[in-house]
Amino acid sequence: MPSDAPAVHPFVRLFGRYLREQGLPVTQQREAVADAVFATDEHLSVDDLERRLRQGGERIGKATIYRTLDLLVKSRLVQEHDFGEGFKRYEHRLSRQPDHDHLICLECGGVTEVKSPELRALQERVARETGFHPSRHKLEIYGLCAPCQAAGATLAEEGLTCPIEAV
Amino acid sequence: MPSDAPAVHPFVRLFGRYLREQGLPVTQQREAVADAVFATDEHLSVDDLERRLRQGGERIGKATIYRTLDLLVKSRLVQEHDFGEGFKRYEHRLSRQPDHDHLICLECGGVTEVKSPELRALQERVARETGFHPSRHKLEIYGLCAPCQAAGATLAEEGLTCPIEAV
DNA sequence: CTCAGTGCAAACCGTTTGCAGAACG
DNA sequence: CGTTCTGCAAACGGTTTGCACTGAG
Repeated sequence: MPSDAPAVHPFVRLFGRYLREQGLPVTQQREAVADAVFATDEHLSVDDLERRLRQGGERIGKATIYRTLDLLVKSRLVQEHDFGEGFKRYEHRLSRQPDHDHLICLECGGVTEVKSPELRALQERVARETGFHPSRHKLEIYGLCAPCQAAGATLAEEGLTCPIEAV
Repeated sequence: MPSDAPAVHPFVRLFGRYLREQGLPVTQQREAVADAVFATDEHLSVDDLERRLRQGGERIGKATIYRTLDLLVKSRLVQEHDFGEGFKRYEHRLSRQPDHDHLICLECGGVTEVKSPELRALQERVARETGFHPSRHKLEIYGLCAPCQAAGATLAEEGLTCPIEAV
């Protein structure tokens, strides 16, 4: 209810520090957006964020949300995702396992996070074999989550009747 | 030079078979688009395709290219990619290692293909641990390719000066 | 001949940008 | 107070869609 309640999530202060380091103003809107992102562990779209901010009594334009997310991503406090839905999602990188990967259910769209320690060795092998210097990776496994399988969901098959490999 | 030269790439016939199976007409345009996709092992954008078709004397609208690519993807002869460039790329799945992954250079944008057999065990482990039923995956490793490293390229760092992990 | 496909141009939609007015420092 | 930000709305760019016309079967 307080209209000028300060951003409450402690991690918002980190963002404020980043902004000050960059000589950028720490505005009420930027703190509000950061607070909304840090308030959940979900993967939020810009529309999700706008809705939550509005519910919290904040009236912040989409442009400002986009501009603030850019800053959050640059600060490395937030990570951008594209799960092929036609828009981006954002998740903060604090208080959880860093550098996790994603299981994405093709039925319900739900996202589960997993650790994939095997990828370190894989990246080292690839670097050794190809000379490529890896910086970051993106692993997404698409399929059916356990609840959707239990509910009887299956994946449609529409390809050529003759397996391609037989060509 | 022949204006109605038949689509030449043998794999185009496979696409024709798919279309017939689905009761869809095999049109000159569909064959031309398929031929352009099968003619290279590169990862082509729709603009790339339109350009190549035009160079080959074909005058095919973008809408038809998009609609034909949908069919090619449905037939499983072609795979769609999104490397975060703001548009999609397409690559055929014939005559090359199936189910490969991608190394993407952040400097020159070049894409290299690699096999990652480790991922099979990883997916099985994840399935066992979470009950998730994997269908397909997408692994992209971003970094610097060997030539760009040799040319002295480095990756810009802009995040918080204090490592996040220290929080 | 009939029905689906094609081409054009307009619509779409997530995202970006320009600009007048409001805040930060 | 000067500089940067904000909000609005218009612009953008890849993709999709509506519709009259063409072409495959």
